[in-house]
Amino acid sequence: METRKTVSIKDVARTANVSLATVSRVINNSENVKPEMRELVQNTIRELGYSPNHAARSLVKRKTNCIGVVVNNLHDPFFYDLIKGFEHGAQQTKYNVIFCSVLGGDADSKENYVKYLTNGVVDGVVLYGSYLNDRKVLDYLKESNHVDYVMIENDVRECSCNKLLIDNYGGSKKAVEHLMQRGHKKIAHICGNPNKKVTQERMNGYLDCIRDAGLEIKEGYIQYTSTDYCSGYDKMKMLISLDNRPSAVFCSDDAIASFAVRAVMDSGLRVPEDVSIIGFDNQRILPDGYRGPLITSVEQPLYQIGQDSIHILAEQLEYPEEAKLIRHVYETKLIEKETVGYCGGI
Amino acid sequence: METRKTVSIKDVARTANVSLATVSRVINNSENVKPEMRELVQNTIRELGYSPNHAARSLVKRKTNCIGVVVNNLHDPFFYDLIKGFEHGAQQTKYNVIFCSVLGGDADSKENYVKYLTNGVVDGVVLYGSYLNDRKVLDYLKESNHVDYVMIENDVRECSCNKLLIDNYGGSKKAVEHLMQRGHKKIAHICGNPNKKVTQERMNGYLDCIRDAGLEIKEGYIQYTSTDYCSGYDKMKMLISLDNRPSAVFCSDDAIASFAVRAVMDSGLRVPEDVSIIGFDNQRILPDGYRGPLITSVEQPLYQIGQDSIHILAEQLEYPEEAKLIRHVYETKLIEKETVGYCGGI
DNA sequence: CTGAAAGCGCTTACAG
DNA sequence: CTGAAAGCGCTTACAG
Repeated sequence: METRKTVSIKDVARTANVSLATVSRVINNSENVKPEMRELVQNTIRELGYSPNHAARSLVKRKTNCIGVVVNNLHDPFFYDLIKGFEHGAQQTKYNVIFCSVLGGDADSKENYVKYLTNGVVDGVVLYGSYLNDRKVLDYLKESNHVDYVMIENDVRECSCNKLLIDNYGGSKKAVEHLMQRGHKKIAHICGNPNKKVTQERMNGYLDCIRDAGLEIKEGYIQYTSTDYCSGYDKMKMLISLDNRPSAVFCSDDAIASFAVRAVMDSGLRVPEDVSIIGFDNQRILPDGYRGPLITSVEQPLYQIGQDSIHILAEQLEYPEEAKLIRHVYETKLIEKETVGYCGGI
Repeated sequence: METRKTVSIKDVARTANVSLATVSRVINNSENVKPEMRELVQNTIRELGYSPNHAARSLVKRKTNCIGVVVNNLHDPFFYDLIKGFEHGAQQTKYNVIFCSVLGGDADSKENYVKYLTNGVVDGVVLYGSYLNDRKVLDYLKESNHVDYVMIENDVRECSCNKLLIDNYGGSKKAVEHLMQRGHKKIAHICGNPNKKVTQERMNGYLDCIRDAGLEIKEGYIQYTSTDYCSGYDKMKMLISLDNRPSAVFCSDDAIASFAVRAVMDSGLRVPEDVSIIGFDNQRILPDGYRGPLITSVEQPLYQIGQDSIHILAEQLEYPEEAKLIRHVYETKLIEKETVGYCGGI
């Protein structure tokens, strides 16, 4: 490759025969510059193809005008609405938004990205996810008071920061109540990654709802998936093979639910006639192998949350004096589709 | 919010009663530091909760150890495999990878992000996309020789940079030939966004293939979708309503194809018995409303391309002397699924 | 092995 | 309106 040589503000100043300060002023649209000066400088900037160095500028201004977003597994179609929210939020502010993705639930990698971002590359970060082993990251963030951040889905008490939360507990109650209203009494649960707080919350909603109704959770009615969504398939097969087969299954998320539906269909049973299934997320994008009915689900306003998170950060960065920590719990909404039917059985 | 105060290398040096240079040396794992010094410094770093400022460091080292990825509409499920490739590629190098998303085909926004990235925030950038109006961005990139980059899907001749290309022309020939092998003679085409090079290439493959076979492209057989995938639905309806209805349709991508299949089914016709449909991308994630058969498609190795792009950049940044510009055209592969049948008609 | 000093590319009081 | 100078937080020859 050719030799690297960047043109700096010095080159512009020398060529235009003005001081560094003057060049800086025209770059920053400062008022106090004589028109002819301004034009002269602008011309040489153009000639030389100069662009200001972002790192240098943010070093002295202590401001990067950027916001960083850190998530696990950016490729996951789950993020469709959330990313859209971030994108539109970004478009509506002057902040550049950059995304970092951490594979799996790798806490070290997450910490690495957060440290990187928070030390001179962004002014604020939004952190999505509720992996329980992200604790180290949060401890770090707690200490570093020079950066604003908002946490989505994570409600660590000791952390005083902006929190956007989702009423997973209530949402999962809505799901189970919906099943009960349709006459279901034998309701099982396939839950997600046990290392996430959401999983616990949704589980708790299920448990409490069942107990409050005086129903029984039969042997084998609670199935844990491993980290892979696909294992929802096997877990559903387990449930089907039970002597006391459930008439309805609440799945911790729609990815799991979609595999559960497949398992039912592959077993020669029908959804919802033989088994009702309800999910969580109202994820409207699924693997193309899915041929089942549309999944009844609990929706969380991810687009809104993504957009809000950027707006909140932008606002607080702009007006730090007026900034108040925000803690908001978003409500969920049951979306009836095609996978829940009335219980014909006992 | 509290007052912001970052702890800098100076604070560490003062507290530990050593020079800046020494602190710098232990941060950078330089060998020439006495063990007791090193420990002393490491302790005070821990006590003070110090992390080096990335902007300052990269300013002096002229190296950021980061790679930036710029795409349009990161939320699009199309990117599933590509993002996975980027993520795994990143994991395999020491480079941090950050993603920037440009909404729609907004060239200004893309230029903004590219300028931002290339001026002190990353060492290299990978640019995905073939929007024709990205020209300005490419012109800019051409001038700035202080950054390595790889372009995916864009083959601007004047641009001497790494190029990872896909044989869209050949792939689309494969698609149309497959249809002809199944006896189809009345083959229509629904093409994508006309502002992308891929659209042109796939169109050309279609045209040449049809002509080489001595077939005729009937009135109305070529339909342009607007920027929205959904318009594939309406365009397919158009094709169905034609007096001389085509027996097969080649769609520029699977997103369009999925809407085309829906249109056929909603018209009371069957896929592939009445109309065969073939797509491009082998996108395995679709909107949940899709109930049709699995879409026969032309696959491009997006995961591989994503991973390769990061590797190539990392390699060139590491060993600039040995760096040679890479230009690679990836082959496509026909994936037979369920939407192409034998032509029963004339 | 350690430190003083120069410098990376900018911005911003301060003086004129 | 313009410029000289200090400084943002680091690293790295250079001297010792």
